[in-house]
Amino acid sequence: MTTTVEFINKLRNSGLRPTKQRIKICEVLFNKETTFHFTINDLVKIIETESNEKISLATVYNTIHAFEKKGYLKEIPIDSNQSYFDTNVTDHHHFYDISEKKLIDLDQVDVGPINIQKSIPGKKIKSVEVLVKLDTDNQ
Amino acid sequence: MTTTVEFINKLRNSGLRPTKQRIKICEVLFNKETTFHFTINDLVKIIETESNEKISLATVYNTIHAFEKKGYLKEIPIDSNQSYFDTNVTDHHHFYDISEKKLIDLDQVDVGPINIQKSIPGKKIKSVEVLVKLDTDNQ
DNA sequence: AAATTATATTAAAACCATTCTAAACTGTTG
DNA sequence: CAACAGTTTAGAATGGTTTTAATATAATTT
Repeated sequence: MTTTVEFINKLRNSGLRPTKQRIKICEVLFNKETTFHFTINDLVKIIETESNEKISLATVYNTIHAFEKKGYLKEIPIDSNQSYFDTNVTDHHHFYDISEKKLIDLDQVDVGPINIQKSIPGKKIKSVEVLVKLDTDNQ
Repeated sequence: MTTTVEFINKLRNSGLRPTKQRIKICEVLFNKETTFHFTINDLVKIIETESNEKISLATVYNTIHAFEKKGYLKEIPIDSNQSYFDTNVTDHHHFYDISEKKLIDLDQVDVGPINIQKSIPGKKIKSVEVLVKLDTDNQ
């Protein structure tokens, strides 16, 4: 359980003004028992369900991008028409269930260490992400 | 160098009628020295440059999806607003240069074996893809 | 605590990759 | 070559995301 004051400090400490909308989004995203994956559409629905106030789409996008830039969220690379985000910002990987369009966390332990044996001059590695696509097992 | 006849056979063998448009796209995609990565937009430009004929966007999309389904192309999972495809359909991975929005192949050898130690009931692994994001190295 | 300034929110429009539509066309089969 | 099924096409529609520019709110200064 995180208090509103803590969210306000979190926002202020990262140079984001603690507005009503941002605090609400913090509560929806970071005041849960477990981390989770979501699309913007999912998030808007959760906000609508959990509160009476409406937050405009533009604000939701702005806030999510600000949070991502600050490292409070991670965008997950998927060849999908919409963006998926993760409130789990620790190093880990993902299963992607193709038929259900759902993500499942994959701990680093379940993948093992990955050591990239190639480098590109002038570039440094920012992240290493494994996506394991899952199909229904009909056999 | 692959001949038109070979493309016609390839198409016919996979149940796709060898139309003028599909053969043209085959030539653009599969008649190169090396494999490469592209977006639909890239592909349309290549077609325009390499030939006089125009292929409608809908046909390009249809054909690319048909080729992907047949395993002649792979879509690369990226958190981007557009789809990236690869004419290299062997098992391999990718660097993604964030600033240049370009993909670079990463051989399996450069990544090492990945053994997923977790399974989801009723689901089977369809693919394991590693995306290594690259940043400019300013230090 | 009012005035000022900087930043954030909003609804609506714009954007742009992708998909759909339905009419015209082409490859295939008998 | 006739008939059918599959394909192409331009243009419209869709849907996620971004932009716009007016309004509102938070922070800072007086």
